Amino acid sequence: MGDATQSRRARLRAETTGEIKSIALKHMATGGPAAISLRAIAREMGMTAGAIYSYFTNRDDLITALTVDVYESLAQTLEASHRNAPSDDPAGQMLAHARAYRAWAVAHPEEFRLIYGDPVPGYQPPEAGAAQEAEHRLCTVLLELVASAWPHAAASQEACDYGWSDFQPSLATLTRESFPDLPPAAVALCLRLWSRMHGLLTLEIYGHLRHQVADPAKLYEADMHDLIRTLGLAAPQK
Amino acid sequence: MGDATQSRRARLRAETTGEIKSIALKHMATGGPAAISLRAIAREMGMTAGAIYSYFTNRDDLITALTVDVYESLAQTLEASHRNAPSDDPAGQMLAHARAYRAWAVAHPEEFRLIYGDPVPGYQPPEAGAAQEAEHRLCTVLLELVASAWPHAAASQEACDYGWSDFQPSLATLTRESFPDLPPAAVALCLRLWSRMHGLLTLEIYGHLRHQVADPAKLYEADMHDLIRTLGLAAPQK
DNA sequence: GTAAAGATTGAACGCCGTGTAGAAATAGAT
DNA sequence: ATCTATTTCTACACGGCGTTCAATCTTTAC
Repeated sequence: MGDATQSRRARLRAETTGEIKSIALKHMATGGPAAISLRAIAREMGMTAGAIYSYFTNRDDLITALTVDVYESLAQTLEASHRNAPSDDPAGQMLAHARAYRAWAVAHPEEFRLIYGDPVPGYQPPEAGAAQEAEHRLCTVLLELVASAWPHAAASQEACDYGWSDFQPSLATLTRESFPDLPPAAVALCLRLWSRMHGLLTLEIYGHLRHQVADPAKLYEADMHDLIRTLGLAAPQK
Repeated sequence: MGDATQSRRARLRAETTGEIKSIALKHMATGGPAAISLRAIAREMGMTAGAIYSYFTNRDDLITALTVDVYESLAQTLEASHRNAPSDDPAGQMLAHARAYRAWAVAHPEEFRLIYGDPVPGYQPPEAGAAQEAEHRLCTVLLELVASAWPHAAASQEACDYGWSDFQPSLATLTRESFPDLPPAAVALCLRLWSRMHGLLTLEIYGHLRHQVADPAKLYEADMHDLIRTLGLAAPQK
Protein backbone atom coordinates (compact mmCIF):
# COMPACT_ATOMS: atom_id res chain seq x y z
CA MET A 1 0.00 0.00 0.00
CA GLY A 2 0.97 3.64 0.16
CA ASP A 3 4.16 4.86 1.74
CA ALA A 4 4.56 7.60 4.33
CA THR A 5 2.78 10.33 2.41
CA GLN A 6 1.45 8.85 -0.81
CA SER A 7 2.44 6.38 -3.41
CA ARG A 8 4.65 7.83 -6.08
CA ARG A 9 1.91 7.37 -8.62
CA ALA A 10 -0.61 9.28 -6.57
CA ARG A 11 1.83 12.12 -6.10
CA LEU A 12 2.47 12.47 -9.82
CA ARG A 13 -1.21 12.22 -10.45
CA ALA A 14 -1.93 15.03 -8.02
CA GLU A 15 0.76 17.14 -9.62
CA THR A 16 -0.60 16.63 -13.10
CA THR A 17 -4.14 17.30 -11.93
CA GLY A 18 -2.95 20.53 -10.40
CA GLU A 19 -1.12 21.51 -13.56
CA ILE A 20 -4.20 20.91 -15.66
CA LYS A 21 -6.32 23.06 -13.39
CA SER A 22 -3.63 25.72 -13.21
CA ILE A 23 -3.35 26.00 -16.98
CA ALA A 24 -7.11 25.98 -17.31
CA LEU A 25 -7.33 28.87 -14.84
CA LYS A 26 -4.64 30.73 -16.76
CA HIS A 27 -6.50 30.33 -20.03
CA MET A 28 -9.71 31.38 -18.35
CA ALA A 29 -8.08 34.47 -16.92
CA THR A 30 -7.13 35.63 -20.42
CA GLY A 31 -9.95 34.36 -22.60
CA GLY A 32 -12.86 33.88 -20.24
CA PRO A 33 -14.42 30.65 -19.04
CA ALA A 34 -15.29 29.65 -22.58
CA ALA A 35 -11.59 29.59 -23.46
CA ILE A 36 -11.09 26.45 -21.42
CA SER A 37 -10.31 23.86 -24.07
CA LEU A 38 -9.03 20.41 -23.28
CA ARG A 39 -7.03 20.39 -26.47
CA ALA A 40 -5.39 23.72 -25.71
CA ILE A 41 -4.50 22.60 -22.19
CA ALA A 42 -3.06 19.33 -23.43
CA ARG A 43 -1.13 21.13 -26.15
CA GLU A 44 0.47 23.41 -23.60
CA MET A 45 1.38 20.41 -21.47
CA GLY A 46 2.83 18.46 -24.38
CA MET A 47 0.11 15.88 -24.14
CA THR A 48 -2.79 14.71 -26.22
CA ALA A 49 -6.31 15.81 -25.44
CA GLY A 50 -7.36 12.28 -24.62
CA ALA A 51 -4.82 12.03 -21.84
CA ILE A 52 -6.77 14.49 -19.73
CA TYR A 53 -9.61 12.01 -19.57
CA SER A 54 -7.66 9.94 -17.08
CA TYR A 55 -7.76 12.91 -14.70
CA PHE A 56 -11.19 14.30 -15.41
CA THR A 57 -14.02 12.30 -16.86
CA ASN A 58 -15.36 15.30 -18.70
CA ARG A 59 -14.82 18.87 -19.56
CA ASP A 60 -17.68 19.60 -17.23
CA ASP A 61 -15.86 17.68 -14.54
CA LEU A 62 -12.84 19.95 -14.96
CA ILE A 63 -15.09 22.99 -14.84
CA THR A 64 -16.65 21.70 -11.64
CA ALA A 65 -13.22 21.24 -10.08
CA LEU A 66 -12.24 24.75 -11.09
CA THR A 67 -15.47 26.09 -9.66
CA VAL A 68 -14.71 24.47 -6.34
CA ASP A 69 -11.24 26.00 -6.32
CA VAL A 70 -12.57 29.43 -7.16
CA TYR A 71 -15.21 29.23 -4.46
CA GLU A 72 -12.47 28.24 -2.04
CA SER A 73 -10.38 31.24 -3.08
CA LEU A 74 -13.26 33.63 -2.64
CA ALA A 75 -14.28 32.12 0.69
CA GLN A 76 -10.75 32.36 2.06
CA THR A 77 -10.51 35.98 0.94
CA LEU A 78 -13.75 36.94 2.63
CA GLU A 79 -12.98 34.96 5.77
CA ALA A 80 -9.59 36.60 6.03
CA SER A 81 -11.20 40.00 5.64
CA HIS A 82 -13.59 39.13 8.45
CA ARG A 83 -10.74 38.04 10.74
CA ASN A 84 -8.88 41.29 10.19
CA ALA A 85 -11.87 43.50 10.86
CA PRO A 86 -12.48 44.94 14.35
CA SER A 87 -14.92 42.72 16.16
CA ASP A 88 -16.90 45.50 17.84
CA ASP A 89 -17.71 47.64 14.81
CA PRO A 90 -20.57 46.18 12.77
CA ALA A 91 -20.49 48.99 10.26
CA GLY A 92 -16.77 48.60 9.77
CA GLN A 93 -17.13 44.85 9.37
CA MET A 94 -19.84 45.31 6.78
CA LEU A 95 -17.79 47.82 4.85
CA ALA A 96 -14.69 45.65 4.99
CA HIS A 97 -16.63 42.69 3.69
CA ALA A 98 -18.18 44.69 0.89
CA ARG A 99 -14.80 46.05 -0.14
CA ALA A 100 -13.13 42.66 0.03
CA TYR A 101 -15.88 41.19 -2.12
CA ARG A 102 -15.56 43.86 -4.77
CA ALA A 103 -11.76 43.80 -4.68
CA TRP A 104 -11.77 40.07 -5.30
CA ALA A 105 -14.32 40.36 -8.10
CA VAL A 106 -12.47 43.17 -9.85
CA ALA A 107 -9.15 41.36 -9.51
CA HIS A 108 -10.58 38.06 -10.72
CA PRO A 109 -13.33 38.93 -13.18
CA GLU A 110 -13.16 35.65 -15.05
CA GLU A 111 -13.33 33.64 -11.86
CA PHE A 112 -16.33 35.73 -10.92
CA ARG A 113 -17.95 34.89 -14.22
CA LEU A 114 -17.16 31.24 -13.74
CA ILE A 115 -19.14 30.89 -10.54
CA TYR A 116 -21.81 33.54 -11.02
CA GLY A 117 -22.40 33.59 -14.75
CA ASP A 118 -22.71 31.05 -17.47
CA PRO A 119 -19.62 28.98 -16.82
CA VAL A 120 -19.50 27.48 -20.28
CA PRO A 121 -21.95 26.46 -22.99
CA GLY A 122 -23.98 23.46 -21.98
CA TYR A 123 -22.37 23.04 -18.60
CA GLN A 124 -24.70 21.73 -15.95
CA PRO A 125 -23.40 21.71 -12.38
CA PRO A 126 -23.83 18.49 -10.42
CA GLU A 127 -27.01 18.70 -8.42
CA ALA A 128 -25.62 17.73 -5.02
CA GLY A 129 -22.57 19.75 -5.88
CA ALA A 130 -20.06 21.48 -3.74
CA ALA A 131 -21.41 24.75 -5.08
CA GLN A 132 -24.25 24.64 -2.63
CA GLU A 133 -21.86 23.99 0.23
CA ALA A 134 -19.59 26.79 -0.90
CA GLU A 135 -22.49 29.21 -1.12
CA HIS A 136 -23.50 28.31 2.38
CA ARG A 137 -19.96 28.92 3.50
CA LEU A 138 -20.03 32.38 1.95
CA CYS A 139 -23.42 32.94 3.50
CA THR A 140 -22.00 32.04 6.88
CA VAL A 141 -19.51 34.88 6.68
CA LEU A 142 -22.33 37.25 5.90
CA LEU A 143 -24.39 35.78 8.71
CA GLU A 144 -21.64 36.60 11.17
CA LEU A 145 -21.81 40.20 10.03
CA VAL A 146 -25.57 40.23 10.32
CA ALA A 147 -25.36 38.60 13.74
CA SER A 148 -23.16 41.35 15.14
CA ALA A 149 -25.23 44.03 13.42
CA TRP A 150 -28.60 42.57 14.33
CA PRO A 151 -29.04 44.43 17.65
CA HIS A 152 -28.84 47.68 15.73
CA ALA A 153 -30.58 46.55 12.58
CA ALA A 154 -33.44 44.48 13.91
CA ALA A 155 -35.74 47.45 14.34
CA SER A 156 -35.64 48.34 10.66
CA GLN A 157 -36.22 44.74 9.53
CA GLU A 158 -39.29 43.80 11.45
CA ALA A 159 -41.69 44.78 8.72
CA CYS A 160 -41.67 41.52 6.78
CA ASP A 161 -42.54 38.34 8.59
CA TYR A 162 -40.27 35.50 7.62
CA GLY A 163 -40.40 31.91 8.80
CA TRP A 164 -37.79 29.20 8.65
CA SER A 165 -39.91 27.44 6.07
CA ASP A 166 -39.15 30.25 3.68
CA PHE A 167 -35.59 28.95 3.31
CA GLN A 168 -34.17 25.72 2.03
CA PRO A 169 -33.78 23.26 4.89
CA SER A 170 -30.01 23.08 4.59
CA LEU A 171 -29.66 26.83 5.01
CA ALA A 172 -32.24 26.97 7.77
CA THR A 173 -30.61 24.28 9.89
CA LEU A 174 -27.16 25.68 9.25
CA THR A 175 -28.27 29.06 10.51
CA ARG A 176 -30.18 27.77 13.52
CA GLU A 177 -27.21 25.67 14.61
CA SER A 178 -24.57 28.34 14.14
CA PHE A 179 -26.62 31.36 15.17
CA PRO A 180 -29.39 30.25 17.51
CA ASP A 181 -30.33 33.80 18.38
CA LEU A 182 -31.00 35.00 14.85
CA PRO A 183 -34.56 35.11 13.56
CA PRO A 184 -35.50 34.18 9.99
CA ALA A 185 -35.65 37.83 9.05
CA ALA A 186 -31.91 38.03 9.67
CA VAL A 187 -31.29 35.33 7.08
CA ALA A 188 -33.44 37.19 4.62
CA LEU A 189 -31.45 40.32 5.34
CA CYS A 190 -28.26 38.35 4.75
CA LEU A 191 -29.43 37.25 1.31
CA ARG A 192 -30.52 40.78 0.49
CA LEU A 193 -27.11 42.11 1.49
CA TRP A 194 -25.54 39.56 -0.78
CA SER A 195 -27.79 40.52 -3.66
CA ARG A 196 -27.07 44.19 -3.12
CA MET A 197 -23.34 43.74 -3.52
CA HIS A 198 -23.88 41.20 -6.26
CA GLY A 199 -26.05 43.54 -8.29
CA LEU A 200 -23.52 46.30 -8.64
CA LEU A 201 -20.68 43.85 -9.12
CA THR A 202 -22.33 41.90 -11.92
CA LEU A 203 -23.25 45.12 -13.67
CA GLU A 204 -19.65 46.27 -13.39
CA ILE A 205 -17.98 42.96 -14.27
CA TYR A 206 -20.23 42.41 -17.25
CA GLY A 207 -19.57 45.93 -18.48
CA HIS A 208 -22.99 47.47 -18.04
CA LEU A 209 -21.73 50.31 -15.85
CA ARG A 210 -19.00 51.24 -18.27
CA HIS A 211 -21.40 53.25 -20.41
CA GLN A 212 -23.07 54.92 -17.47
CA VAL A 213 -20.63 55.88 -14.82
CA ALA A 214 -17.04 57.03 -14.69
CA ASP A 215 -15.97 55.19 -11.55
CA PRO A 216 -17.96 52.12 -10.52
CA ALA A 217 -16.09 52.05 -7.22
CA LYS A 218 -17.63 55.34 -6.19
CA LEU A 219 -21.13 54.10 -6.90
CA TYR A 220 -20.39 50.93 -4.96
CA GLU A 221 -19.03 52.85 -1.99
CA ALA A 222 -22.02 55.16 -2.00
CA ASP A 223 -24.45 52.29 -2.05
CA MET A 224 -22.62 50.48 0.74
CA HIS A 225 -22.69 53.58 2.91
CA ASP A 226 -26.37 54.02 2.18
CA LEU A 227 -26.87 50.40 3.14
CA ILE A 228 -25.05 50.82 6.43
CA ARG A 229 -26.95 53.97 7.18
CA THR A 230 -30.39 52.52 6.51
CA LEU A 231 -29.49 49.48 8.60
CA GLY A 232 -29.13 51.81 11.56
CA LEU A 233 -25.44 51.15 12.04
CA ALA A 234 -23.17 53.96 13.10
CA ALA A 235 -21.08 55.44 10.33
CA PRO A 236 -17.60 53.95 10.44
CA GLN A 237 -14.85 56.24 11.67
CA LYS A 238 -12.86 56.25 8.45
CA MET B 1 -36.44 50.89 -58.58
CA GLY B 2 -38.67 49.44 -55.90
CA ASP B 3 -42.40 49.17 -56.13
CA ALA B 4 -44.97 50.62 -53.76
CA THR B 5 -43.62 49.15 -50.57
CA GLN B 6 -40.40 47.35 -51.35
CA SER B 7 -38.78 45.39 -54.07
CA ARG B 8 -39.66 41.76 -54.06
CA ARG B 9 -36.10 40.86 -53.19
CA ALA B 10 -36.02 43.20 -50.22
CA ARG B 11 -39.24 41.75 -48.93
CA LEU B 12 -37.94 38.21 -49.13
CA ARG B 13 -34.74 39.31 -47.54
CA ALA B 14 -36.56 40.87 -44.61
CA GLU B 15 -38.66 37.76 -44.20
CA THR B 16 -35.65 35.49 -44.20
CA THR B 17 -33.80 37.73 -41.77
CA GLY B 18 -36.78 37.60 -39.46
CA GLU B 19 -37.00 33.86 -39.73
CA ILE B 20 -33.35 33.45 -38.87
CA LYS B 21 -33.70 35.60 -35.80
CA SER B 22 -36.92 33.90 -34.82
CA ILE B 23 -35.40 30.42 -35.00
CA ALA B 24 -32.33 31.64 -33.16
CA LEU B 25 -34.53 33.00 -30.39
CA LYS B 26 -36.42 29.72 -30.24
CA HIS B 27 -33.21 27.73 -29.91
CA MET B 28 -31.95 30.15 -27.30
CA ALA B 29 -35.15 29.81 -25.31
CA THR B 30 -34.65 26.07 -25.02
CA GLY B 31 -30.89 25.65 -24.93
CA GLY B 32 -29.60 28.99 -23.73
CA PRO B 33 -27.65 31.58 -25.68
CA ALA B 34 -24.86 29.11 -26.33
CA ALA B 35 -27.27 26.92 -28.29
CA ILE B 36 -27.42 29.47 -31.09
CA SER B 37 -25.72 27.66 -33.93
CA LEU B 38 -25.66 28.90 -37.48
CA ARG B 39 -25.60 25.34 -38.76
CA ALA B 40 -28.59 24.35 -36.65
CA ILE B 41 -30.56 27.37 -37.76
CA ALA B 42 -29.74 26.75 -41.40
CA ARG B 43 -30.63 23.08 -41.01
CA GLU B 44 -34.04 23.96 -39.65
CA MET B 45 -34.60 26.38 -42.52
CA GLY B 46 -33.50 23.89 -45.15
CA MET B 47 -30.52 26.01 -46.04
CA THR B 48 -26.80 25.71 -45.88
CA ALA B 49 -24.86 27.32 -43.09
CA GLY B 50 -23.00 29.55 -45.50
CA ALA B 51 -26.22 31.08 -46.76
CA ILE B 52 -26.72 32.89 -43.50
CA TYR B 53 -23.65 34.94 -44.24
CA SER B 54 -25.58 36.98 -46.78
CA TYR B 55 -27.85 38.13 -43.95
CA PHE B 56 -25.39 38.45 -41.09
CA THR B 57 -21.68 38.90 -41.52
CA ASN B 58 -20.94 36.92 -38.42
CA ARG B 59 -22.39 34.87 -35.68
CA ASP B 60 -21.61 37.80 -33.44
CA ASP B 61 -23.57 40.00 -35.80
CA LEU B 62 -26.60 37.77 -35.39
CA ILE B 63 -26.13 37.83 -31.63
CA THR B 64 -25.99 41.61 -31.73
CA ALA B 65 -29.21 41.76 -33.73
CA LEU B 66 -30.90 39.44 -31.26
CA THR B 67 -29.63 41.55 -28.40
CA VAL B 68 -31.18 44.65 -29.92
CA ASP B 69 -34.50 42.85 -30.30
CA VAL B 70 -34.43 41.61 -26.74
CA TYR B 71 -33.59 45.05 -25.43
CA GLU B 72 -36.51 46.38 -27.42
CA SER B 73 -38.82 43.79 -25.93
CA LEU B 74 -37.71 44.60 -22.39
CA ALA B 75 -37.94 48.34 -22.97
CA GLN B 76 -41.47 48.09 -24.35
CA THR B 77 -42.52 45.95 -21.40
CA LEU B 78 -41.17 48.42 -18.88
CA GLU B 79 -42.50 51.43 -20.71
CA ALA B 80 -45.93 49.85 -20.89
CA SER B 81 -45.80 49.15 -17.19
CA HIS B 82 -44.94 52.77 -16.58
CA ARG B 83 -47.84 53.98 -18.70
CA ASN B 84 -50.30 51.85 -16.80
CA ALA B 85 -49.13 52.94 -13.39
CA PRO B 86 -50.88 55.81 -11.58
CA SER B 87 -48.97 58.99 -12.19
CA ASP B 88 -49.32 60.41 -8.69
CA ASP B 89 -48.05 57.46 -6.68
CA PRO B 90 -44.25 57.22 -6.72
CA ALA B 91 -44.19 54.16 -4.50
CA GLY B 92 -46.74 52.39 -6.67
CA GLN B 93 -44.82 53.28 -9.81
CA MET B 94 -41.63 51.95 -8.32
CA LEU B 95 -43.27 48.73 -7.25
CA ALA B 96 -44.94 48.30 -10.63
CA HIS B 97 -41.62 48.78 -12.38
CA ALA B 98 -39.85 46.33 -10.12
CA ARG B 99 -42.55 43.73 -10.62
CA ALA B 100 -42.62 44.22 -14.36
CA TYR B 101 -38.84 43.84 -14.51
CA ARG B 102 -38.87 40.61 -12.54
CA ALA B 103 -41.87 39.24 -14.42
CA TRP B 104 -40.10 39.80 -17.70
CA ALA B 105 -36.88 38.25 -16.45
CA VAL B 106 -38.57 35.17 -15.02
CA ALA B 107 -40.65 34.72 -18.16
CA HIS B 108 -37.63 35.18 -20.46
CA PRO B 109 -34.63 33.85 -18.55
CA GLU B 110 -32.57 33.14 -21.65
CA GLU B 111 -33.19 36.58 -23.06
CA PHE B 112 -32.12 37.96 -19.72
CA ARG B 113 -28.91 35.94 -19.92
CA LEU B 114 -28.36 37.14 -23.46
CA ILE B 115 -28.23 40.81 -22.55
CA TYR B 116 -26.95 40.64 -18.98
CA GLY B 117 -24.68 37.62 -18.94
CA ASP B 118 -22.12 36.08 -21.20
CA PRO B 119 -24.10 36.08 -24.44
CA VAL B 120 -21.92 33.50 -26.01
CA PRO B 121 -18.29 32.37 -25.81
CA GLY B 122 -15.97 34.92 -27.29
CA TYR B 123 -18.68 37.38 -28.23
CA GLN B 124 -17.63 40.98 -28.02
CA PRO B 125 -20.36 43.59 -28.45
CA PRO B 126 -19.69 46.39 -30.92
CA GLU B 127 -18.25 49.37 -29.07
CA ALA B 128 -20.61 52.03 -30.37
CA GLY B 129 -23.38 49.51 -30.19
CA ALA B 130 -27.08 49.87 -29.76
CA ALA B 131 -26.66 48.24 -26.37
CA GLN B 132 -25.58 51.55 -24.93
CA GLU B 133 -28.58 53.29 -26.41
CA ALA B 134 -30.91 50.59 -25.15
CA GLU B 135 -29.47 50.82 -21.67
CA HIS B 136 -30.02 54.55 -21.71
CA ARG B 137 -33.58 53.96 -22.79
CA LEU B 138 -34.12 51.61 -19.86
CA CYS B 139 -32.41 54.12 -17.63
CA THR B 140 -34.81 56.80 -18.81
CA VAL B 141 -37.77 54.82 -17.58
CA LEU B 142 -36.10 54.53 -14.21
CA LEU B 143 -35.27 58.21 -14.27
CA GLU B 144 -38.92 59.06 -14.69
CA LEU B 145 -39.65 57.08 -11.56
CA VAL B 146 -36.85 58.78 -9.71
CA ALA B 147 -38.01 62.17 -10.95
CA SER B 148 -41.47 61.73 -9.52
CA ALA B 149 -40.07 60.26 -6.32
CA TRP B 150 -37.30 62.78 -5.89
CA PRO B 151 -39.27 65.31 -3.81
CA HIS B 152 -39.77 62.59 -1.19
CA ALA B 153 -36.43 60.84 -1.59
CA ALA B 154 -34.04 63.74 -1.92
CA ALA B 155 -33.59 64.13 1.81
CA SER B 156 -32.24 60.62 2.23
CA GLN B 157 -29.84 60.91 -0.71
CA GLU B 158 -27.98 64.09 0.10
CA ALA B 159 -25.15 62.32 1.89
CA CYS B 160 -23.00 61.59 -1.13
CA ASP B 161 -21.93 64.45 -3.33
CA TYR B 162 -22.16 63.55 -6.97
CA GLY B 163 -21.22 65.67 -9.95
CA TRP B 164 -22.15 65.34 -13.59
CA SER B 165 -18.55 64.42 -14.31
CA ASP B 166 -19.10 61.19 -12.41
CA PHE B 167 -21.20 59.89 -15.28
CA GLN B 168 -20.45 59.16 -18.88
CA PRO B 169 -21.18 62.23 -21.00
CA SER B 170 -23.93 60.54 -22.99
CA LEU B 171 -25.87 59.67 -19.86
CA ALA B 172 -25.22 63.05 -18.27
CA THR B 173 -26.48 65.05 -21.23
CA LEU B 174 -29.43 62.73 -21.72
CA THR B 175 -30.47 63.29 -18.14
CA ARG B 176 -29.93 67.03 -18.11
CA GLU B 177 -31.96 67.45 -21.26
CA SER B 178 -34.84 65.23 -20.26
CA PHE B 179 -34.91 66.03 -16.56
CA PRO B 180 -33.42 69.49 -16.02
CA ASP B 181 -34.48 69.57 -12.38
CA LEU B 182 -32.74 66.39 -11.30
CA PRO B 183 -29.34 66.62 -9.60
CA PRO B 184 -26.53 64.14 -10.25
CA ALA B 185 -27.39 62.31 -7.04
CA ALA B 186 -30.70 61.33 -8.62
CA VAL B 187 -28.88 59.64 -11.48
CA ALA B 188 -26.74 57.77 -9.01
CA LEU B 189 -29.87 56.70 -7.21
CA CYS B 190 -31.31 55.53 -10.49
CA LEU B 191 -28.32 53.30 -11.14
CA ARG B 192 -28.44 51.96 -7.62
CA LEU B 193 -32.11 51.11 -8.02
CA TRP B 194 -31.26 49.27 -11.17
CA SER B 195 -28.50 47.35 -9.48
CA ARG B 196 -30.73 46.46 -6.58
CA MET B 197 -33.29 44.79 -8.81
CA HIS B 198 -30.56 43.35 -10.97
CA GLY B 199 -28.78 41.73 -8.04
CA LEU B 200 -31.69 39.63 -6.88
CA LEU B 201 -32.73 38.82 -10.42
CA THR B 202 -29.32 37.60 -11.55
CA LEU B 203 -29.02 35.47 -8.44
CA GLU B 204 -32.42 33.98 -9.15
CA ILE B 205 -32.03 33.54 -12.90
CA TYR B 206 -28.60 31.97 -12.54
CA GLY B 207 -29.89 29.58 -9.89
CA HIS B 208 -28.02 30.86 -6.87
CA LEU B 209 -31.16 31.46 -4.84
CA ARG B 210 -32.52 28.00 -5.52
CA HIS B 211 -30.37 26.49 -2.80
CA GLN B 212 -31.13 29.20 -0.30
CA VAL B 213 -34.71 30.28 -0.43
CA ALA B 214 -38.04 28.68 -1.13
CA ASP B 215 -39.67 31.54 -3.00
CA PRO B 216 -37.42 34.12 -4.65
CA ALA B 217 -40.46 36.30 -5.34
CA LYS B 218 -41.01 36.83 -1.64
CA LEU B 219 -37.43 37.92 -1.10
CA TYR B 220 -37.73 40.27 -4.07
CA GLU B 221 -40.95 41.78 -2.81
CA ALA B 222 -39.50 42.24 0.64
CA ASP B 223 -36.45 44.01 -0.71
CA MET B 224 -38.51 46.25 -2.93
CA HIS B 225 -40.73 47.27 -0.04
CA ASP B 226 -37.65 47.93 2.07
CA LEU B 227 -36.31 50.02 -0.78
CA ILE B 228 -39.49 52.07 -1.04
CA ARG B 229 -39.56 52.55 2.70
CA THR B 230 -35.96 53.71 3.01
CA LEU B 231 -36.53 56.08 0.11
CA GLY B 232 -39.11 57.86 2.21
CA LEU B 233 -42.01 57.01 -0.09
CA ALA B 234 -45.36 56.23 1.38
CA ALA B 235 -46.25 52.57 1.40
CA PRO B 236 -48.50 51.80 -1.55
CA GLN B 237 -52.11 51.12 -0.73
CA LYS B 238 -52.13 47.52 -1.95
C1' DG C 1 -32.35 40.46 -73.80
C1' DT C 2 -28.53 41.04 -71.60
C1' DA C 3 -25.52 42.30 -67.89
C1' DA C 4 -24.94 43.31 -63.09
C1' DA C 5 -26.01 42.12 -58.41
C1' DG C 6 -27.65 39.11 -54.99
C1' DA C 7 -28.62 34.51 -52.96
C1' DT C 8 -27.33 29.76 -52.44
C1' DT C 9 -24.72 25.69 -52.70
C1' DG C 10 -21.13 22.39 -51.66
C1' DA C 11 -16.75 21.51 -50.43
C1' DA C 12 -12.94 22.65 -47.70
C1' DC C 13 -10.18 24.29 -43.45
C1' DG C 14 -9.24 24.27 -38.75
C1' DC C 15 -11.08 24.29 -34.48
C1' DC C 16 -13.64 21.72 -30.64
C1' DG C 17 -15.23 17.59 -27.10
C1' DT C 18 -15.54 12.92 -26.96
C1' DG C 19 -14.78 8.23 -27.43
C1' DT C 20 -11.80 3.65 -28.56
C1' DA C 21 -7.76 0.60 -29.18
C1' DG C 22 -3.47 -0.36 -28.31
C1' DA C 23 1.24 0.87 -26.83
C1' DA C 24 4.12 2.38 -23.14
C1' DA C 25 5.18 3.03 -18.48
C1' DT C 26 4.67 2.10 -13.77
C1' DA C 27 2.98 -0.30 -9.53
C1' DG C 28 2.96 -4.19 -6.37
C1' DA C 29 3.93 -9.08 -5.48
C1' DT C 30 6.58 -13.07 -6.11
C1' DA D 1 14.71 -9.42 -11.11
C1' DT D 2 10.59 -10.86 -13.22
C1' DC D 3 5.85 -11.06 -14.03
C1' DT D 4 1.29 -9.16 -14.03
C1' DA D 5 -2.21 -5.73 -13.47
C1' DT D 6 -3.26 -1.03 -13.55
C1' DT D 7 -2.68 3.41 -15.13
C1' DT D 8 -1.23 6.79 -18.48
C1' DC D 9 -0.70 8.20 -22.97
C1' DT D 10 -0.80 8.30 -28.16
C1' DA D 11 -3.08 7.83 -32.45
C1' DC D 12 -7.01 8.00 -34.81
C1' DA D 13 -11.95 8.49 -35.85
C1' DC D 14 -16.50 10.79 -35.36
C1' DG D 15 -19.62 14.51 -35.47
C1' DG D 16 -20.40 19.41 -34.71
C1' DC D 17 -19.02 24.06 -34.98
C1' DG D 18 -17.86 28.96 -37.51
C1' DT D 19 -15.98 30.55 -41.55
C1' DT D 20 -14.30 31.06 -46.36
C1' DC D 21 -14.52 30.60 -51.41
C1' DA D 22 -15.40 29.47 -56.12
C1' DA D 23 -19.20 28.16 -58.78
C1' DT D 24 -24.19 28.25 -59.80
C1' DC D 25 -28.85 29.72 -59.81
C1' DT D 26 -32.18 33.79 -59.42
C1' DT D 27 -33.73 38.28 -59.32
C1' DT D 28 -33.18 42.96 -60.66
C1' DA D 29 -31.83 46.86 -63.71
C1' DC D 30 -30.97 48.85 -68.04
